[in-house]
Amino acid sequence: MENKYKPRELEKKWQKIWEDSGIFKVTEDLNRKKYYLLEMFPYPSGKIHMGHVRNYTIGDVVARYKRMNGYNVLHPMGWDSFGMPAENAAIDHKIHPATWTNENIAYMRKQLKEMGFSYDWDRELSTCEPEYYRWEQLFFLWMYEKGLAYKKSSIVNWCRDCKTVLANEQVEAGLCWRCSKEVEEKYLDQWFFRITDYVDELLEYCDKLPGWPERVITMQKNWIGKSFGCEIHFPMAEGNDVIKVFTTRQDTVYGATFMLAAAELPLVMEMAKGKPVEKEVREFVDKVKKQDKLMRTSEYYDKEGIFLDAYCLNPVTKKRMPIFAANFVVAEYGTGCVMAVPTHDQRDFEFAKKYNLPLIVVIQPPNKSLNVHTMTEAYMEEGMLINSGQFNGMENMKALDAIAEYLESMGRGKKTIQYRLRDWGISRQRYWGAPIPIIYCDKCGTMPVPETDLPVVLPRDVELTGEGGSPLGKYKAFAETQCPKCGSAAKRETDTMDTFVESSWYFDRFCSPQCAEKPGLDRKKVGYWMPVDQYIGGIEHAILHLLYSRFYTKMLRDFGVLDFDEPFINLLTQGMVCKETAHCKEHGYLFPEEVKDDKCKHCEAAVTIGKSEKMSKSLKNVVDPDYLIKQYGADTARMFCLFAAPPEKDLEWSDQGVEGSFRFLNRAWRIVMDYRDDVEGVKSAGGGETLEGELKNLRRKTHQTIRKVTRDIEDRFHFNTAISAVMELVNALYLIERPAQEDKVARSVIRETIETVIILLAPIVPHVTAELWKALGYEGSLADVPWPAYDHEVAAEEEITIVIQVNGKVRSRMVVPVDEDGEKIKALALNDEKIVSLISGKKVVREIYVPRKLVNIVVQ
RNA sequence: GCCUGGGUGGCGGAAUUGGUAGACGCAAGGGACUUAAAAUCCCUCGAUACCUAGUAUCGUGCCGGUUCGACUCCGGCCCUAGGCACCA
Repeated sequence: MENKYKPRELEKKWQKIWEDSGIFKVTEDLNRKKYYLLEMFPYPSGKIHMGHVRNYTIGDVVARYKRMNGYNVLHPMGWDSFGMPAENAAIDHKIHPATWTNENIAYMRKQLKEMGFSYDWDRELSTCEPEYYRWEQLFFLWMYEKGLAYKKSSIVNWCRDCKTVLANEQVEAGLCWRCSKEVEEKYLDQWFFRITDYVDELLEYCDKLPGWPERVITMQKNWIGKSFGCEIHFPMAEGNDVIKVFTTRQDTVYGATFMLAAAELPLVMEMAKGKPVEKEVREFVDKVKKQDKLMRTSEYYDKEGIFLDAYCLNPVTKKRMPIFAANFVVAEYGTGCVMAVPTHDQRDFEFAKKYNLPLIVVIQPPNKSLNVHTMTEAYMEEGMLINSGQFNGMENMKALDAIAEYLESMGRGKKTIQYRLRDWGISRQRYWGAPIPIIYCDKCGTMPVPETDLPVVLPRDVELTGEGGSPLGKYKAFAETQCPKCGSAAKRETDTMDTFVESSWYFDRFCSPQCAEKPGLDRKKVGYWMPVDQYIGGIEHAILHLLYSRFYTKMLRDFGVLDFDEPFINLLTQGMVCKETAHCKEHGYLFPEEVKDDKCKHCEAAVTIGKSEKMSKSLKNVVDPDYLIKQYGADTARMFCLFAAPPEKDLEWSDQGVEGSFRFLNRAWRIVMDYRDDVEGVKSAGGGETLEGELKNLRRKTHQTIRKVTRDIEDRFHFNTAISAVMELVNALYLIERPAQEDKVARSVIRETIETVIILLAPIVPHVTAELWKALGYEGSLADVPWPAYDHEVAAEEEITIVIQVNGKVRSRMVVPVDEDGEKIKALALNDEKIVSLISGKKVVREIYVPRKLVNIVVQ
């Protein structure tokens, strides 16, 4: 073996050894504790990026660490391979989505292998294969049967550029999450999953996920948006119709002086019909619908409304309330109608002032009196009810129940609960997705495809033009079929499923990836591995993917396929990988290689270095993993990703930092190779030796390092501090005087330290450590060497530094034996040379001794 | 506006339960080795002051509080990132 660290060569060598020996393949073993470690699988977009490298490195360290701790570790990888980019590539480059996808998969698989991740590649799955999505289609049929999948016409978010329907979650501030085009509205027949059937359980279990980050739980709770309130019925002034509203503020019902309806509601035009205002109302409604398109992007626009020339009655005051259509009322929330209480709701207040509507104060603040003529804003705080009939004098918060019950007793309302969460629209007018197994027959209606006819295979030779409409719809061989019941000509559903459906159960499939028996999940195997012990992925999936996966888990449980409630016990959301940007006035954002000496390579203009932002192709602040691997090797890339920041925080990329990591690996390599001959044939120190001086210190440091690294990984995944600790140990090793050849004891201590360094780094940098392990003469696989235990006694300090404070300020230090008596330490502190001069002439009021830490002398 | 995080040297970050602020790394400076350079190894490295060795004062976004003692706990404010947002 040559004495130089050559990462490329040795990494290839070890990757081949791991692949050939198949050491990362796992099977169920009831005698061992299982550990399922999962990283969010990637969309095969072309190449892996640094975000993947970071995510998968974190996961790999934990997987390898758990393995060394004796766990039977499941660590799979696969591909979320349906989705729009493949279809866009097909249109742009005339390449079939399947070809494009599979080429990407092949390249990215190669890249992941080059990173040395310990995946069981036998379990690899790709969601665009019929072997995968056929089970998804089966689940769909079951859902259809149970009413959990249903079809309804609805306004959907439509992106003109992507020509597709977007889920609410895919709309970000009114823009398409992918292409940032403004989202429009469109009516379409859509398939929905009734996630709202599980809304209470999804919310309730948020508090039963202690292993999830608090902020993810908060985001999920907000997304579900449960609010307790009251439905109130307002009879029309004429006729027998009733307007129902939802409110959380039924305590203010006596102050409701007018009614607001969302302009889009059909109700609005019905009320205005045949009246002189009809034309005006129609114009207003049309205007609001147009406004709506721009709505979420612009600043809040003015609160506007139009009187519908209709009245309803306040059920408690019996007063006539004019009804308005308004632009700021949300049609999809509650009933789309709102009782307006201008005195206690700011929006209603502004509206009332604009249209000169009556105000009645019903909540009296504790320290002032409200006057409807002088109020400048709504009073939204708590107070005492007034002008509220029998409820006068009650605290408004306490009246909520009483008023709800009163309304109920009148038959004018009832307590209800509202959610923000809506059902999950899964229809996509796209080609590259899992077909929905439904057939439409003129005679028999909507017919599920019989289970025996599954899978409904996505046909290959479909023409993709990029023109609107569904590509499958135009492909007759697919779209035209026979009714499974009556045999007459029928049409297939040509929409495909949202790709979030595939990612909602892939973690189950990894447990039995080849299972060809219905339902595609081997109960025994899934029962052994699931739930996932540790899930790792980006925060951007905090709502969508995680909520859908939780829903799917509960639903499959109720189908009898699974027997657990939640899929992911522990969740780690890693931060983004960021880097500063470089910008040239002339040429826009620049790649790092386009900048030389702070100048643009194209035009010599000075380059503006922008703040650090998430690496992205558009900002050109990316680092190519291929380049890193080629230049430094996978171990350096892994090491830097872990060392630069704790996993949950954003990682600030630094080329010099990468150099530093590379230097450390070289440094570790050199010291091991340097001592290689010295420690050959020597046994690692194992206690029993009598040591003193620097050898004793080294051995103590070694065991302290084991303790620190174990705790940092075990308790909190803080690999950065774990690496720091190993660096310190290596530094200590460098400072040791080289022992004489005949000093066997010294050599055994050094061997122990060297072995410790290698083992502790093994999960982090598996290639270089495997090579060094072999250099020490070991033949077995380092990945299966047991994680070391530290010796309490060896790790214990003999002497400790006690800080001496006067009035809380550090004034001196002293070194005492670790078990020194507290009284004696106090006495020593008072006699300390510096302390004596500081406290002379002053009165010692108090002495505080914190064992093993400090003495604080309080003087006056 | 509301809800979460976060704010510590020139930089990334340590400080695990209220007890030595700045571990480790990067950058910078110095030294050793070398014909020389690179690489490597060793040392210094928060600010200010001083007759610069040592010692003092200040210092964890800002203001106040609790405490013998606060990066850590409490109250108020500022900045910043993310999420939600006319949800009645």
